[in-house]
Amino acid sequence: MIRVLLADDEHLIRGAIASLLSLEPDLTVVAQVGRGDEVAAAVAEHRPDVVVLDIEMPGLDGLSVAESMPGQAVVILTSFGRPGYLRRAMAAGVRGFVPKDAPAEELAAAVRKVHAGGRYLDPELAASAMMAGECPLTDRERDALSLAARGASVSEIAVSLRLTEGTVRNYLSNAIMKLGASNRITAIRAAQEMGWI
Amino acid sequence: MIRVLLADDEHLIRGAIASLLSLEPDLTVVAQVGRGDEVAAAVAEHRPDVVVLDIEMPGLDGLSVAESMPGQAVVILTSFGRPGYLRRAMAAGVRGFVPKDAPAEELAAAVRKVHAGGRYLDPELAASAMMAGECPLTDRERDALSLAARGASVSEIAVSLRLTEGTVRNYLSNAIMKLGASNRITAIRAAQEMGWI
DNA sequence: CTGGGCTTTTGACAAATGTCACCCGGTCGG
DNA sequence: CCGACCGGGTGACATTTGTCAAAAGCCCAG
Repeated sequence: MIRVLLADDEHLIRGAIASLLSLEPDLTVVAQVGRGDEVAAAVAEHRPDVVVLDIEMPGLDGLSVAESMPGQAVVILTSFGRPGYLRRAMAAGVRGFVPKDAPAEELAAAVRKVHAGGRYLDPELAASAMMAGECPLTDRERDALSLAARGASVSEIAVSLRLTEGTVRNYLSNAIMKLGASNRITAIRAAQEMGWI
Repeated sequence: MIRVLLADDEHLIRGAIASLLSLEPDLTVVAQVGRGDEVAAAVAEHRPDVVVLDIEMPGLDGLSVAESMPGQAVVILTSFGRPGYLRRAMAAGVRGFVPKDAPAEELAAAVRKVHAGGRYLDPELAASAMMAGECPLTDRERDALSLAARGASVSEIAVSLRLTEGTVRNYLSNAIMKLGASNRITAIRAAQEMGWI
């Protein structure tokens, strides 16, 4: 019997996925949590074989949680298959990655594969991640753009990053150019689409 | 036995919710679809007692689907409880509205209530919708802002709406002011948060 | 019909954003 | 060592965006 811990912020979805996994005779859901920052304690208490993590969660996002527990068998389950997410998950040693629009059997299959020490990647997603490639932005450009995405103005970004306004404008301009965007808003959308910020 | 039709674009979630509803002895899921524009045909074919609709779907969004079938018992199920969504759903004659982060039993309860001719509103959400009130933007302001949200520049918006650039700037400025934002980006975020664009 | 209150429209002006050419300091190959 | 290259940082300048005061049209109550 494979013992599973389930973390997802949407209560109803969490219950629904638990019900789905419970249909499998060899899987049992031993605990459920709704916040990223509660996962560590729950893992310590219940010692699950596999942890299924949503990425979008309050407290701490699923990728950060995965990074904080190397060695733990983890399957990432996420709404949208952003190529950058997959890349980050791989870097954190995650061996299973399933988008929420995958067929229902894929999740159970992924849990079994990961429990057995193997890898499971959604084929669709793996392909698009290959296409997408690396994030073309430098660290500072990404810093500036992600603050802009939260609605900050140039002067606020400058204060946050301890830079002059001119520098910030320059980073944003570079980001806009590299992303093939025409202004800040389209640049933000493009970067979010790819999971880069 | 209450016959339910389920529409949600995320395959895995759809299966999970179906599994959850099937646990209830008096409910049965007679069909599932993954696109808004396939709902009408499926309803005609299967004649379900209640239709459970996600809002975010390709093809046609859940609210538009609900508007197109007055009289049909509908429960709206959505990821995020935007007050504007609830308002639009009520206007379309929807009698059940459940956010995805509600407790798992709420969905089955909502389906039963709606099937019996009653209403079911998530209490949390009803409260925040009361707080939020009507969208303060005029039609043209909303037009301009939603184009801006898709990344259009002032001049592009002006062409789309057949206006001069000055007028468009004025609309965006009014929207920014009414929403208590400090620039276009925060205004877009605020309006999306409330489900107004 | 008359006037008040609303949206829509406008252009002039001020402020923020985007672009450019450039400097500085590592570091990598020859 | 030297130069090419890359990322970080900067200010001056052009363009876009945001604000303001005002005018025209529309609808409704009086």
